[in-house]
This record gives sequence, C-alpha cells and structure tokens, in this order.
Amino acid sequence: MTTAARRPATLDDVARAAGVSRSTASRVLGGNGFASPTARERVRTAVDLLGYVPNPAARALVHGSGVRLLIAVAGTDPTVLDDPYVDQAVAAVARACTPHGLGVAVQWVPLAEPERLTRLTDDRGVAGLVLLNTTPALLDLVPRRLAGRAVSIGIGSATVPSVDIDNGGGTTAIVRHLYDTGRRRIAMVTGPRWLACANRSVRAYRALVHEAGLPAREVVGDFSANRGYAAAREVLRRWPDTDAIVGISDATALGVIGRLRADGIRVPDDVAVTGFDDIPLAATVALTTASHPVRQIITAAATMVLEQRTAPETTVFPSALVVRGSA
Amino acid sequence: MTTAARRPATLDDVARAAGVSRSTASRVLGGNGFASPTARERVRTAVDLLGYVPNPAARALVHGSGVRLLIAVAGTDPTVLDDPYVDQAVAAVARACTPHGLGVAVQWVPLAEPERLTRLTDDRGVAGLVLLNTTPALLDLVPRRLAGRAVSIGIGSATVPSVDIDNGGGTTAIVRHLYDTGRRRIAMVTGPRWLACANRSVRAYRALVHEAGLPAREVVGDFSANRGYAAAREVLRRWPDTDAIVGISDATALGVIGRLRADGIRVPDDVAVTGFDDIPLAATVALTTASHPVRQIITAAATMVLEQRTAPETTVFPSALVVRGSA
DNA sequence: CACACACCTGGAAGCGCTACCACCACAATC
DNA sequence: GATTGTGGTGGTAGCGCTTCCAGGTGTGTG
Repeated sequence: MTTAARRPATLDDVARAAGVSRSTASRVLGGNGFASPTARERVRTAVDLLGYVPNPAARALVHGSGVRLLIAVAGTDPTVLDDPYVDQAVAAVARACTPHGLGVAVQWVPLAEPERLTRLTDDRGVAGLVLLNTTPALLDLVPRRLAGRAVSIGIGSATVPSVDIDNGGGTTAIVRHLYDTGRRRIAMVTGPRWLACANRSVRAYRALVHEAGLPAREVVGDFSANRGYAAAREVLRRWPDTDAIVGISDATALGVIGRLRADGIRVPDDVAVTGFDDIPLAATVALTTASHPVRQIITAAATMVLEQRTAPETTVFPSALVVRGSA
Repeated sequence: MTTAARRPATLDDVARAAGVSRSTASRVLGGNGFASPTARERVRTAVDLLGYVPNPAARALVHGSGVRLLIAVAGTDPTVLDDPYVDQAVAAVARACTPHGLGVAVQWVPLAEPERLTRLTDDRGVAGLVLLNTTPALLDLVPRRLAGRAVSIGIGSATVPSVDIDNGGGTTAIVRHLYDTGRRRIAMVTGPRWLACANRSVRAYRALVHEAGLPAREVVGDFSANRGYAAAREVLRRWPDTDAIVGISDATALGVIGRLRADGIRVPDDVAVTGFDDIPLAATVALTTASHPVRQIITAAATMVLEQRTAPETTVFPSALVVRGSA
C-alpha cells in the first residue's frame, strides 16, 4: 500500500514523524509516565500512519521477560504429544497468547527424568509455563524465575496455581447414572496410573462400586481409542458378565464401542459404555459422557500466566453428565 | 542444582567462565568465524556447566529475524479457529518450531478483508508465515520481508511456495470406488465455495459423475459434523433415491452418518457414506475415507519456512483411499 | 630479515526498546 | 523573590547478542 520496499516502522520512525523524542513516544505507548495530550495525540496518529507495531524481541530483551509460553507435557515417551488433547491445549494457549504478542512452544518432559524441565526453563525466551499431565516432581522444578508465570493443568502446589477438572465428580455422576439405570457389573478402562487426574476418576469409581457392594473391575488404558479397543476385549474375557464399561476418555469409549460392535455385542442393550470429555464427536455417535469446557479451562490457564496471577489458587471446573444413547 | 536463586546464564557468564571474550564465545556458538580448538573446547564445557541457552530475544533483535511463526487462517469469521484441523495445524507447527527456539501464534484473517494480513505481518516479531485456507488475494499480500519465510497450505503463488493435498485425486478415488461398488446416485456435501482445496474435490466429483452420465447432487457444507448432520437431511429431501453421500471431510461424513442412523437409514446398505482426511476416529467408526498425512504435511510446511526455502515450489502429498465399512 | 598471509582474538558498535535521570518550564507556596 | 513542587520532556544507559574491525600471534615465502 504505502512504499514499495516496506520496512516495519520502529519507535524512532514514530518519534520522528510525531516530532517528539523516542522517550516520549515510548511513554505514550507504554501508558506510564507523563505525556501531554498534544504529544499523546501526535504519537497516536504517527503510529496509525506508519502501522507501527512494537518489536517484541526488543521489548522482551529490555524487560527480561521472554517471548513465548512453554507448554511442558509430561509423559513416558514423546508420543504423548500426538494426543489430540495436547493439540487442543497447544492451540488454545496459542490463541490466548497471540494478542499478547507471545508465541507458544511445546515440549515433552520424560516422566522418569523431570529435571529435564530445568533445561527447558533455563531458556530466557520462556516467558511462562503451562504444565500438562503434571506430576508433583515437576511442580518442584518450576524455577523461581517463573513464579507467578507458571500454571499447572491438573494438580498444583504451594507455588504453582492450577486449573483442574472435577474428574471425581464427573466420574461419580457417570457411575451413579449407570447404577441408577440398572447396571450392576460395571467395569472401567482406566488411564495411566501416574496421572493424578486419571486417578481421581478411578478412585471415584472404586468408591462408588464399593459403596454399592459391587466388585471393581479395572483394566489399565491410556486414553487412546486403540487401547480402548483392546481393553474392551480384555474386560469381557476376564468378566464376561460385564454390563457396563466406563471409559476414562471419549476416545477410550469409542474404542470400546468399536470393539463391542465388531464382536456383535449391542451397545447399550448388552453393555452400556460411557466416555469422559465430551469431544465434538461424542454427540455424533451418541456417547454418554461427562462434559467439561476444555478450551475454556486451557484458556483460563493461559490467562492466569499472561496476567501473572500470584495467588497459588486452584480453580476446579465442574464436569456435567451428558446422557446420550450409549448408556 | 547449582546456586539458590538461579539466573539463566548469559553469554558473558559463559565467556568469563571459559576465560575468553564474549566475541569469541559468540563465534564458537554461532559456528562462523575463527576459533581455536582450545577456545572452542573451553566455551563448550562452560556452556554445559552453566546450562547456557542463548536468549532468543537478543538474537532476534540483532538479526532482525523475529521470534515466532504466525499461522494466519482465512475464514468468513473467527470461528474458523475452532476447527480441530486448525488445532492440529497449530500444534504441529509448534512442535516443528520449538527446537528452533521459535514460538507460534495464530490469527484469523477475515476473508472479506485480506489486507488485515499486512497489519499482522508488520509485527517484527513475526519470523515466518504459514497460510491456512489460503486465497489468492492473501498470497499477494505476503510482504517482501517474509519472502522465503512464508508458505501456504493449499494454493501457492510465484513467490509463496505451498504444500498441498491431492484433493482431486483423493476424491476421484472415492467416487470411483462408489461407482465400482454399484452406486449410481451419488450426492456430495461440499465445503465452502471460496476454498480452493474444497473446490478441487468438488470438481473431481463433478467430472466423474458427468463422465459416468450421472447427475451431480450437491449441498454446500462447511467441513463440520453439525453441518453434515443437517446436510444429510437436505440431500435426502431433494433426492430421496440417493444411494451414496460423499462428505468433504470426515467430520461431515460422521454428521451425515449420525443423521442417517437417527432416521433409520442403514449405512452402507441403504446409503454409502465416505469421508475425507482419515482422522483417528475414522477407523473406530469404520468410515471409508481418503487418507493423507496431515501432520506430516503441516510439518513439511513448517520446515520449509524454518529452513528458509526460497524456491516457490509446490509439494503435493498424495491421498490414499481407505476402504472400511461405511462404503 | 622483511614481508605477506594465514589464523585467532578482544574491543566496540548497534539491533529496538524501556527506564531512569536530569532538566525545564510554569504555577503555587512561604 | 526564593523555594518547592508538578507536568512534561529529551538524553542516555543498558537488556544479550552478533558482527565488524583493528590488532595481535604464529607460520611460510621472497
């Protein structure tokens, strides 16, 4: 539009165009310090005219603030990053960061080697930290430098605030629904044992079946549809009279349903199946599940670090039972 | 580990620890310029010892190179960003960028106002550009500054290279498969008209049905399951004898199947349904679809800008027919 | 033995920005 | 009339890094 070989304007250009010093221009843009209405006005118009956007690198350099949010995902191996849930988290954080001029990065932190996190946070480019699949060991390794700029999705600590899903409540609602609709031999395909949020679901399941005097039937899964597919067969092999299967996630449940249907077992007539998460497809395939606003949760987490909350609070988002066709 | 209040090391710290000047240390790390083996060695060990990671902001500042990749997604409204496909793209780009010390940002560019892209690229923080849902107008607005640092997913131009899916080939394979299995009244739920890749699919469909002397039956969709759900009913209302529905995406197909099943129409016995993309769930629900390595495609795109390819080449990734239960 | 020419090195400038400081008006106070 | 503000301003020092440049050493050549 303007000149041929456009070079993004610098603050100097703005100052010159506005006929003020760089300092004044900076003060106007930063909003702090004094500036006369005239100066303010002239700088504003110069900014508009030149399409000036501050250079985040320069800003980060002088503030020592870093330039991107790091999403650290704990897991046994790098394939955790292949999880669509991580995709969603990364994208949601990116969307929250973009208006603040921050980028996002993702990295896997091996479960067996949490201190690897330190190497990642030694990077001054890291402005903040979002922990996914958090373990207690990881929380202790969040450096002081990032205090108030770190948040955990899942469990928190005295220094690291967290946002979390009410997995226990969600699972309780699901299992109770199964019980209320006459299911008495309820099995569960769980998540990885080391994952706090998965454990809360499992504990809720156990508490409820125990309370009802039913046996607990657990097969360890990993959130994936594939694992659900295999786990379904294992459940029915070990406990053939099972009449309900609780999936730790929607993907798990979808895998379970796939296997059951392939084996000629009717859902929900023979076996009821439930999921957890309420992914978009759950509605399409009529999956009974627990719904929680994942995007909202992640966005809340990102917002916490962007706005630099200091209070190590835990925000728990509710989980709502959604009854559809599968149970 | 080391000192209590750890402050990430700077190049000065490294130089001091290694007993050389900052310049020498920088030269060793940059790999360019001369440096004696001794100096090289000492700097290396100092780096390891201190856990030094270069400050990307300072680096970007001196190089004028920017600090994050921008993913610009064209669409009629900001909800395009809610698409899981965008999630996946953002996450994949983030994964590719992270090792390079770059972050990612996402922004919507209104279809009706492509020049809004200029405001985004005026930000010196932008090191590179990935265009999603690209339109020709957008390609022309890629600034010179980003030449060789921009890539389009979909259509490209003389200056902007692209990576693309062989939508035409994939759709041809699908429609041919439907024809070969006896379907003669094949309808299609299309994508938005302005989207080049969707149009290629539609054109392939038209060409094939035309060639076979069949009528084209099109309902405009938008890639979403919801729209597929609604579109399925519209198809059957307008052409009750339809015996196959080609979905522009897996989500569309899933929506179509959901509606058909809800209406008591058997899939594939009464109506065959096909998708496009081969999302993870497609296998679970036995959807016949065309598969293409989306993650690999996005990664290829990201790699192109990270490695600053200059040749405006177009890389087309093949699309493979995956026959499963739904058609 | 002077010279060129390699290799190697530290000093210093500067990327674009913010923040501190010194300064200057002008008004209000003693 | 000297003093203390108060609102406004520009100069300048850096943030951590790269890169250019001047100045070293040491080898090989005329």
